[in-house]
Amino acid sequence: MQIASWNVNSLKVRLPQVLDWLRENPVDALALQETKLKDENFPVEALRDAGYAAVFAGQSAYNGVAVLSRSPITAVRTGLPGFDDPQQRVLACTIGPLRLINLYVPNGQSVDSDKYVYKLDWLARLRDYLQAELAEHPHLAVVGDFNIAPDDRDVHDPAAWAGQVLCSEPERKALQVLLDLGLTDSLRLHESAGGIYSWWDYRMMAFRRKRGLRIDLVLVSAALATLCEESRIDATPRGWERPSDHAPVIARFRNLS
DNA sequence: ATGGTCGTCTCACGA
Repeated sequence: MQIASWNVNSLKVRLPQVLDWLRENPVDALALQETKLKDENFPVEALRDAGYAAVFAGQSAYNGVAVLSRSPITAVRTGLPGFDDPQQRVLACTIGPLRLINLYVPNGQSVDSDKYVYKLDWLARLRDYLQAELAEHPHLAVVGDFNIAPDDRDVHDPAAWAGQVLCSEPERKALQVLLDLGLTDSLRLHESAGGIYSWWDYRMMAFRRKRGLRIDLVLVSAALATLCEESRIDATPRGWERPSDHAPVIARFRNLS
């Protein structure tokens, strides 16, 4: 089984690229973030024609998450329990033996912003949710745009980014609290090198200059980690015409149909 | 040089 996650920064704009990418990379499931679509505008038919069922939780202009799957999707839940938030950032579902949680973690804007306070509060609530989901689902993958670079290997210029949003200690500690529940950053199961990025700012030709961050992650439970054969980032679509600022991340599991 | 570029409900804001 192969799964992927991609912050598309508007599915309306990026739908042709998603369809092109799926033709080349026919993953079993694809989690999308920043769809920026109301549910009534979600391109259900185009994706069905491409062989994918879809579940989605969207809103106008901002946020929005979706999961596409070649096999049926069940047990769908949106949002964080006990947190009545209009921002659509969380979508959990079951696909065969896999429990998948798709996240668009708040960006936080800057460490002195009230959005940063919201981000850390949101991550604390997420911890409790993931703890409950892990207790119920041994084969759990938590994927998405975490808006946190786990460590300095994941940052093109750690000195410039030190203490900044996406790299600050409180954010990294909040991510570590999630990992301490029994989750593993799947890319690090197979790769210890730095310089592997999933996001490049649109400005200053950051992609061409290889100035990126790795903030899009596939976290896996212990049982899933033993089955994980591969975890990588496909930077190709970032080089396409009119790209998303994020690249898709992919993980493959054996003995998981 | 405190900018730069995207996408959106576009002359403002979020990323």
